[in-house]
Amino acid sequence: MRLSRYFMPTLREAPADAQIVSHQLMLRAGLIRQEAAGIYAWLPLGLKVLKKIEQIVREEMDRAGAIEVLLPTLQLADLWRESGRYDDYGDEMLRIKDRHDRDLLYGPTAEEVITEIFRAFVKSYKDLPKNLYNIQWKFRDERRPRFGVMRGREFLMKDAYSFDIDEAAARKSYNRMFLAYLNIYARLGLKAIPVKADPGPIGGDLSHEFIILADTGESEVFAHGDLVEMGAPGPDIDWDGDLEPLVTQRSRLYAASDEMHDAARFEAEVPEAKRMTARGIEVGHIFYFGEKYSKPMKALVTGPDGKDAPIHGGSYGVGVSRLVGGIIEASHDDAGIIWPDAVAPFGVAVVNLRVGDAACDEVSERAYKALGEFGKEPLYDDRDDRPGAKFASLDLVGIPWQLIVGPKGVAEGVVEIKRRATGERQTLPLEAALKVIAE
RNA sequence: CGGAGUGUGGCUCAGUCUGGUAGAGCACCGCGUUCGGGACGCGGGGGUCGCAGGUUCAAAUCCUGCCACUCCGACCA
Repeated sequence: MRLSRYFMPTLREAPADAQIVSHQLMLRAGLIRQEAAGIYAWLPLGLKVLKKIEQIVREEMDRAGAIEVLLPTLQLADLWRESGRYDDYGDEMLRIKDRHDRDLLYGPTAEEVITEIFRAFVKSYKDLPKNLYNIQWKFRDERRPRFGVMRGREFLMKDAYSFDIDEAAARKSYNRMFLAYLNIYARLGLKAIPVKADPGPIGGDLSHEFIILADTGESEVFAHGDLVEMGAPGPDIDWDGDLEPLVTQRSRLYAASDEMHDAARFEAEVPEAKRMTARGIEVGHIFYFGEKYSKPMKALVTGPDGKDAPIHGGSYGVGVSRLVGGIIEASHDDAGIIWPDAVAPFGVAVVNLRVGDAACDEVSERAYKALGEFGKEPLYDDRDDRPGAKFASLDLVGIPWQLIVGPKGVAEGVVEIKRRATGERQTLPLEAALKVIAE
């Protein structure tokens, strides 16, 4: 992409409305534009990042055996009356009437819809287990939206729903999601901690929140240090095998967010040297809810004994749009965003310091073309602007590499490459520089 | 929803107390000089001062109502 033809409206100063660093940087780097409280337009750069995160989430869901569907944003109120949640949900649910005066709502989540679909088609235990997921915009009319996309009213969420014959089978589905989530965050370049969450009225221990570490995060986490070092299990585990050891290896270690924290237990269970206190952001939540929806909505399957029974369900959410802010909170410096390679909107910026100079233009064009062929998604800064302005805006938007073409270097047959994350620079002949960036 | 605050060119803000010709910096347009970390000079364009009433000879400024947005609290991917 040629920057002169692109749409990347950066701001030198942060709008006064933005309080936290990710929100400020998202506005300054031209990722989003606020249209109303908690409602944002996604501009080209922001959309690219959002799509990349979405794709990583999708790939890891697929790998773990989940199947993608696309559910509507608008849902029928009658479905929610069946589950009993229509009246419970309160003012957070955006209620709408259509021209026939029918009650609709903009979905804040999709347990009812997915249960309705499931019960329409699945009748036998032989068709279980199933896990269906959906990456779709949700709306929750928060009393107080804030922090940019971290707590918007409209947000993109991946929500998966598992269906199993009994609790033991549901636990296996839960384990798959537990591990898939760790893989997602690892691929996004994040350190994530699964913490036990309030299981709610269902009880049991099958509810975890996933918190990514960021110094500016809003919640405090207390955890066993090994939990972070252990990291994600990786993609090559046997997804159909027994995942329980991998899960318990992690879930038995102490981890709690501030509201669930028990200082006495923390000190008793975790040796002093391993006690970790950090700040973080909740970016995922998984839980098992048994027959909560299948019973009232009559999502029944016939078991091996010939009797019908409600399926055991679980649901698994990832805040996709929130992750954009979360990644920035975890990865930025004074100059701007530092995108992990996996989600960067462009892989490399070709910085032509002297647009109009025949030699600089020629080398820049060559680099741009080659990097495109390597699949590095180059952004060619061909703006007729001063070097300082180019560096500042490219640092701000966080492109992982800069390949800098200046008149002095070109005269000597070299270019410079700079790594955004470390500031590390190398001066090399073009071919060698391309090789480094192409890895 | 309770409490606090803010609305003035695209952005950051001054001007409001004490009513009297709407301002600055950045951004934008033109010309020129510049050109390795957000340049400089000269010239220029752009604002129903959130909206609606009211007071007044005169309202960004005072009064009333409304709206929007932000922050603090209780809830949440």
